[in-house]
Amino acid sequence: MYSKIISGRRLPRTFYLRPTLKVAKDLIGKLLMRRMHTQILAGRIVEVEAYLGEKDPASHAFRGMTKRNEVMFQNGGRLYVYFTYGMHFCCNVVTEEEGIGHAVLLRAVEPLEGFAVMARNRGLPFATERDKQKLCSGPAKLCEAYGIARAENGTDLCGNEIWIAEETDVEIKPRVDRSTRIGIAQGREHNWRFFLRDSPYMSKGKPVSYQ
DNA sequence: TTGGTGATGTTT
DNA sequence: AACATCACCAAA
Repeated sequence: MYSKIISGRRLPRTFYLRPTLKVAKDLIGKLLMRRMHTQILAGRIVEVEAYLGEKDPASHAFRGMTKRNEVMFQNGGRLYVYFTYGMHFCCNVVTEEEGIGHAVLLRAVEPLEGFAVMARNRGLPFATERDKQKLCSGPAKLCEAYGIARAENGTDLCGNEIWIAEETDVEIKPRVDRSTRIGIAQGREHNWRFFLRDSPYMSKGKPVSYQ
């Protein structure tokens, strides 16, 4: 069981202004936080994927800046939200300096606080302990649970609405594994997916291989 | 448990 | 035409 009280320190801007693959790996185990009215939503990030802009044919920024992906080119520490498959939103953490179109897709979160609100956002009238594993186990599912949509595109993660924190009272370093990315047709040779080893809160997509 | 498919709008 | 997805159903 977890503590109901989440104590964490908000990550500073400098966390995001580093090489994207390092940021991606270091995001595993961090806390995705959102304030909704008086409620706090919190979840542990257990699965991410790095997208490396012009070096990466799978990245939205591969062909340069457009209206849709302009947030990816801002300086690190913002949220890039996009709409896909006609019905889903996915969110990314923008990394590196202004002008570099890199980002890290948040793929799965382990709910820690605000479980009832997340369940309601997912369209469940109520949710059991069992449902918890599937509540945020996918990029579109976690956006729905956190209420992240078009309006949240560009949100500064150094602000008070949505942010990422580091747990202060945990000393165990998360065991991070990596694999190829899920749901892409190009760039499949790179092991740019990072995840918390043995977490039951991950997405169900299948990677091509493990490293 | 696995695999196939439809839903649905935006981008190329 | 493809898409950084998901829920549902059928088959085994």
